[in-house]
Amino acid sequence: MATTMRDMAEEVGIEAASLYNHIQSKQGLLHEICFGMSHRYLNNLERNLHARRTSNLRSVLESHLDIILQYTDEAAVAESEWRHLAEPARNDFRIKRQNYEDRLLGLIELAIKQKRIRQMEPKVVLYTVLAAVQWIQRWYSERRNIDKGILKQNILSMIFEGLETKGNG
Amino acid sequence: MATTMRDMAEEVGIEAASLYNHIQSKQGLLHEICFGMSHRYLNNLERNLHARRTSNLRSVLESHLDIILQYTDEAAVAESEWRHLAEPARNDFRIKRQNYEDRLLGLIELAIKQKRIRQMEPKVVLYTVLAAVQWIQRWYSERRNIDKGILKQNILSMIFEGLETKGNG
DNA sequence: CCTACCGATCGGTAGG
DNA sequence: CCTACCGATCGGTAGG
Repeated sequence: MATTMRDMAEEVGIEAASLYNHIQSKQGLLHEICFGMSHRYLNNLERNLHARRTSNLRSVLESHLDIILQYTDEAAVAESEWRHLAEPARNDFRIKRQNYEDRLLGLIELAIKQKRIRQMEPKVVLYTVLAAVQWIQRWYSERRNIDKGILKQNILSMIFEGLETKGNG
Repeated sequence: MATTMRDMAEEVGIEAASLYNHIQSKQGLLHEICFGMSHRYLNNLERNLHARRTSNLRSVLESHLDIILQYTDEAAVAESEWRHLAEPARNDFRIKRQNYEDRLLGLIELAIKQKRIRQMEPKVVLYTVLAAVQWIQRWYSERRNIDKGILKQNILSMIFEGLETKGNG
């Protein structure tokens, strides 16, 4: 895993061995972070599906962005390190993640059928949309100088309305 | 680094020590992959800037996608592992990457000024656009069943025209 | 919270 | 291409 116990110890100014007074194990900490994040994403989806009858991809993605902006570091760790979870946790996590993606895919397919979004390969839409919201957790920690409101608004606008000006002629 | 010499040896069916008959060192291999990729991206940009006078963000991104689709595995390694380059290579790489991003940012800022793309925070546009083309190198190796042409077309269309249907009323 | 230390695993070398 | 092995570093424990 990218960050060693000695890295973490140095960051808080103690010896590596002393970290074990605060956490059970490195695996335990990773487990907490990963499942904490997948719980937040799935809860958000659940809440959205119950709040409105025509479930709205845009509002799910907006809440997804809120979660990432609130838990940026944890989101980054979960995304880059979940593969190092020990079995069976790793498989549990994969299933939860797959479930989230499958349900987003369902929303996309429905929106295409209802012609609310254009005719495209649903999986390409899914991964592009996820990438568009998830770059924050990889890069934003180094560039926190962009206002969160503008960030959210611009990303959602790019996803749904695209880059190009419309009434150009 | 994520992949050990013993992993790589197993993949090709020899002992770890025997790999050193084919490569100089693990660092040397990483160096080759990372700088090979940044060379391709920068060359592509150079070619595009000279080919047309109004430099076209769309054509640069299309060629960027072509490179990723042709060198998917190398692109994935460079993106996820360049931080493990030893200095001064790591800093050299960072400078090349920064240069590429800065020049893309320049294209975006120009297009906004010329009202060819909508008024948005240029850096948010840059990172969203890069994320939209780069998810392939993280995920496509597991999902190669999507046609490359459709993939390219859909991603570029999402970036520039967005998801939503336009003439809906 | 520390020092001292463990077995496992890493990238890499020697010698054939 | 192999066996045998190296020093360094990892996550973690013992004992205080």
